[in-house]
Amino acid sequence: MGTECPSLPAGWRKEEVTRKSGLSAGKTDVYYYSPSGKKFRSRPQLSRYLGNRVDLRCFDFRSGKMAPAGKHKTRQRPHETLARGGRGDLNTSLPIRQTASIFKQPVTKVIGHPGNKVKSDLQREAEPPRQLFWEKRLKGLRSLDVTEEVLKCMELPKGLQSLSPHSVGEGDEVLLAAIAAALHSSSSPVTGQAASSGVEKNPGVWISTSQPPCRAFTITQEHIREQEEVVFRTRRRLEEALLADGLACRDPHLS
DNA sequence: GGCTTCGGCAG
DNA sequence: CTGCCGAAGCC
Repeated sequence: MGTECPSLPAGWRKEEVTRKSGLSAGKTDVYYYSPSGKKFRSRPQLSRYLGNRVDLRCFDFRSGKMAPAGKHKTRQRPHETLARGGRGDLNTSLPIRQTASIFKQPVTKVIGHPGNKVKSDLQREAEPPRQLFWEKRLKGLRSLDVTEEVLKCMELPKGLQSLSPHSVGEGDEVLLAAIAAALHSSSSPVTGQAASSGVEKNPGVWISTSQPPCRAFTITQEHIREQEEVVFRTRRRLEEALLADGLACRDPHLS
């Protein structure tokens, strides 16, 4: 059934079926199958399922290929689609705008209001503006292993207090993702929201979008020691796994 | 019930 | 015309 589709993640297959009878005889229908076998028969359906994980903006459903980089408008930058700070071999880019994809949503552009100050030269701003609590969009993202099993989530140190409007528990999940995103996408220190900013009283008004939505925190020697321990244990587990597969020699970092 | 296949509508 | 999706028809 179907052939491997190179424009999609490994394991995705594409199938073309030609109609044999009826008024529409001769028409071909295109289907895709996920690695786990789920069938997809339209681009919106595929897009809903892949969500932010794959950028389908240039994907042509019928041919199964990424559309040739358009002449003028729909060009994507040749490089630096990844967020800053990411390593080249890891996809650490943040989720794409939902509205930029096939989701048609109107946008109102306000040119100017009398009395408002206009930010100078938006083109040269280091970072584009961010939506308040944009990190909520990271909710529910999970890492999967090759069998699509959900991997155990990391845990945040105790004492980090989320300031985003969430039920307890859910806020921690978003905060972890927000901090991970901040570490990957920004080269400036991650400090949380400044204590004096007023964010405690009214996060919706005072929160800074350039810092994850949590109270300011201090990192103690004990935190550092605990984290070193986590890294050490993880390295050891990786080493054991690689040795079991005969893929590595002993790591000199591990005594 | 699930899956395949075609009709038909909206853009 | 094409993409999408409801639903008839088949197993």
